[in-house]
Amino acid sequence: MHTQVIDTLKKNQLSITDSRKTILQLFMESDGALAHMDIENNTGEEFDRVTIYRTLQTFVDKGIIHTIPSADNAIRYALCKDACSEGHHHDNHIHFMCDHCSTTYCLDHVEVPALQLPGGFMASRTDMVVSGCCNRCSK
Amino acid sequence: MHTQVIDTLKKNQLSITDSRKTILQLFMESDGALAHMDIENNTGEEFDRVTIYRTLQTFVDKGIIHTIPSADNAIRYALCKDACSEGHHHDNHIHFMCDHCSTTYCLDHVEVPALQLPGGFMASRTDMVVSGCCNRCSK
DNA sequence: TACCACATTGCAACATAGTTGCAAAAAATA
DNA sequence: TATTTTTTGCAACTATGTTGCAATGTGGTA
Ligand SMILES: [Zn+2]
Ligand SMILES: [Zn+2]
Ligand SMILES: [Zn+2]
Ligand SMILES: [Zn+2]
Repeated sequence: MHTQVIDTLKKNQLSITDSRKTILQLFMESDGALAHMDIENNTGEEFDRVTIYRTLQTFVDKGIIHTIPSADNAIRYALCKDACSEGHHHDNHIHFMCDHCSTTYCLDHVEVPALQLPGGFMASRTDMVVSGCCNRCSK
Repeated sequence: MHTQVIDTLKKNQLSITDSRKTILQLFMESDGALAHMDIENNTGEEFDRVTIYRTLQTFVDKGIIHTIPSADNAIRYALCKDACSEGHHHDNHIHFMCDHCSTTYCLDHVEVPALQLPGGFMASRTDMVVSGCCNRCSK
């Protein structure tokens, strides 16, 4: 259980620290995306806010987690399941945010459709976020 | 020039105030989307921060402007060109944020593609935000 | 035009989200 | 274990957004 966490950290040439182990473990145990506040709530007083921000940024930089934009002013993060690496994310799936339970899902099997942009516009990244009612809340 | 601003406010049963006139005029003169800070910079000391927030919220509620989510923690707003009304937005176009000049465009002619969601997921809104290099910066 | 009812604004205070510099502590390395 | 390097915690700061309330402005009526 811990081995996968440590393997991932080592593979990305990150030193093994308590905060990185704990936060990465949290992501691996969670099925939805996590906001900074979710992590702060789940780890209690264990780590400083700043440490959590820096750990998340490190993970994003290394291609371990990716960000999910939102209109509610709280960036969410989720594990990269695709072959992301330092500086190169390839998370080409859509995200779903539930209006009721606020859970944010990576819909790994729903790809972001290709677009034909007007002349002169060059895409480097495409975010597609769907909101509505999730499969647990619609039951 | 002013008439269109006042017409829009009247059509939406909003009282005509300085802040509403000035801010709506700003949107009509601007080709890109505006963040709260852009408006504050453009109006100087004329209005309180809170008034700007409340004016933007009112315009969103009335279907005059729509929001554009982002990962940089600053919601942007743009005029609704489609037939939006109170409580019912139909802004079905994609948005483009330039990594260089930070301009955010409504690409009105590029529709958000329809999606097949997994069972149980029901969409109420879809946001598609593309980032990269815009037509002015790529020249 | 003057009055009144109601809506809007400004202010103060608060809440949440995120950043920076630096010294102390912990990991990696030798 | 000793040394080097990285990471952490703290304090202070910036940006973003909200709420309650008294003062002001707007729209309608006489
Ligand atoms: Zn749900
Ligand atoms: Zn994802
Ligand atoms: Zn738009
Ligand atoms: Zn540009």
